[in-house]
Amino acid sequence: MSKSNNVYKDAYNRCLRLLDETRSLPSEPELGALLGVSRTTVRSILTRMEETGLIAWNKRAKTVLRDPHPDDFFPEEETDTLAEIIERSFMRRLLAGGAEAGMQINELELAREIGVGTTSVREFLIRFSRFGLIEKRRNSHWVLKGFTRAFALELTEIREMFELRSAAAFAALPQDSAVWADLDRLEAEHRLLASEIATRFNEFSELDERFHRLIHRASRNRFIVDFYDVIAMIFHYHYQWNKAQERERNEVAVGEHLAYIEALKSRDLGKVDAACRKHLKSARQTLLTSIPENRPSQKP
Amino acid sequence: MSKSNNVYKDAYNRCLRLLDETRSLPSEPELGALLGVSRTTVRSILTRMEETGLIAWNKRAKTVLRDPHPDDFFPEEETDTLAEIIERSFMRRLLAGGAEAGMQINELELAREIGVGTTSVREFLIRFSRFGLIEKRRNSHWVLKGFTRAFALELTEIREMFELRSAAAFAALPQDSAVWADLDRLEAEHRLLASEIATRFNEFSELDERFHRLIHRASRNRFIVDFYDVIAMIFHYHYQWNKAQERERNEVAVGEHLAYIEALKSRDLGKVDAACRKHLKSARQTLLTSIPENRPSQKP
DNA sequence: TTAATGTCTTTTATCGTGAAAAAACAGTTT
DNA sequence: AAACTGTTTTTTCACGATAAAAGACATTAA
Repeated sequence: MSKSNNVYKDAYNRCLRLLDETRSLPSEPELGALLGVSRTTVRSILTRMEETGLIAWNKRAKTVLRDPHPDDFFPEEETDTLAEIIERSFMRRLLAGGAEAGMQINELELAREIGVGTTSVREFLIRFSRFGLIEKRRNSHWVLKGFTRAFALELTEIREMFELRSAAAFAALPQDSAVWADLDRLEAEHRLLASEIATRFNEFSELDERFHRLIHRASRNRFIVDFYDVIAMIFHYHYQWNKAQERERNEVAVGEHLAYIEALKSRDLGKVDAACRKHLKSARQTLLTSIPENRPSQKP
Repeated sequence: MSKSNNVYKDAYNRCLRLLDETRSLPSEPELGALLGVSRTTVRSILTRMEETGLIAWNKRAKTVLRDPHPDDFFPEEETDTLAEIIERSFMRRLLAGGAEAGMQINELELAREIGVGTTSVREFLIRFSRFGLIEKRRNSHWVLKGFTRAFALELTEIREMFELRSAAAFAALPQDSAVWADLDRLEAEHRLLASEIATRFNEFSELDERFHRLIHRASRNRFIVDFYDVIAMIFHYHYQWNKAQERERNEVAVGEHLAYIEALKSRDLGKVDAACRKHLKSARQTLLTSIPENRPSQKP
């Protein structure tokens, strides 16, 4: 088995959902654009839909014959990218097992354990290395630097530097910029979430990311924008393992976001700075308290 | 041919240079540490040195029999890493040919042109992507973002943010820190270079990098330290293609460095800030003037 | 008994290969 | 002619295989 057809399967599933809404499908190029795949994949999808009696397909005519049944869908786990699979496995090991700083990472072992080729693992590790958690020894193994207090502090130091600058840039954006509408929309979502926080508190992390990415984009600096990938990755996994007081924490954060949004809308740089600082401080605090005390530690 | 033995060849050449200085070689582990390779490679080296009559080797005794001859050395080009070869080829194309922003990069074509496997090219591109000059389209080609004015501005914006902070951290380091000795040594090298600038101006770029890396290291932040790789890479190639007024530019820069060093040694934060700003401003200017005017440009 | 050498095993680096997916080309339909 | 469908070519992605290099183990010398 050399390459999984997850692109096809995922697009197929998404296409099934389209069937509910319409009586006939659009042209092949249009469908491709809609699903974000090539025509080749679109045609594979249509072929199967015809075979399973979901549609009648003759050239331009693609008529929906019946509603999709639950078992028309490919299983969720078959739609994941190899990269996603590797990342999940790797992070699980990193967070669960005794991932001591200084530990060495073995490509071959990792590949065998996950059941994939070494090339994919290598490529993953190279991509992952930009997060600053691992480091390569030339012609030899990778070294785990560990998710330590030091890491969290270094990460948040940069985050604060970048976000303060981005927030200031944001507030200075002209009134007719499209971001203000985006901000209004995000504000509404925040208010809604705040009012239903008791039941929907776990939806905060996704909103959080969208909000901060919007702000960072105002910097118009690719390095700042890209750096948010590091933060997002860390917080993504952080949310998964640190469930203590999740509701309370998120409730506070939503409040801080709303104050932050208010400050941005006031376009008063002093207020923006203060609101941003306040929120970042509590975000850092949350992250830090979730990290166990300093392990034996490693040499610099 | 699946893997070149450049590690062996490079270590062999370096080992030849050791023969000049001594009458007998140290133990295998010691040699390995000295050359930065494993014992396996050390033994290959020793084996060949015995075969070519350079040494007599019997267990612990490794006596030098004759001085190495120029053609005992492996050719320079055989000692390069594949990654270096690919990077050079890639950068040559990028700087020489019409590398318009938006252009797409073809892994297969690149691999064929350089004469290497696709895997190596892929890995190179993934590593290279952190420089912000290329971007991947999922399941498809890479896109060249171009070495534009915008890129240079974004890069220098971060550089200035990071270096100002690092410089302040540097100045705040305790008197007994080892960095002050490093700084003194660099100062001496600068003074020497300044006095012989007419003939040695092209040695500045290497000194420049060592100086700025020393400062960045004071931040004790891996993201700041790592970011210097981006700057170093850009300046490395920049020095190669922009030879206009090289002597003058470098002379000015050496002067700025000396003022900067003076400021650091004074430990007066105001002076440090001023000297750092001044130097970074002229560095940015140099970089910017070397970039041709805005090409047609791309959408954000 | 410590530190080296000799030998064997494991891992990394790189290629060629083949299926999945994209992209290009050619022919049709409206 | 513009936009679509049918077909072919090219490229990306991922694997297994193999030489180079590292590392582990066993043995021997000091």
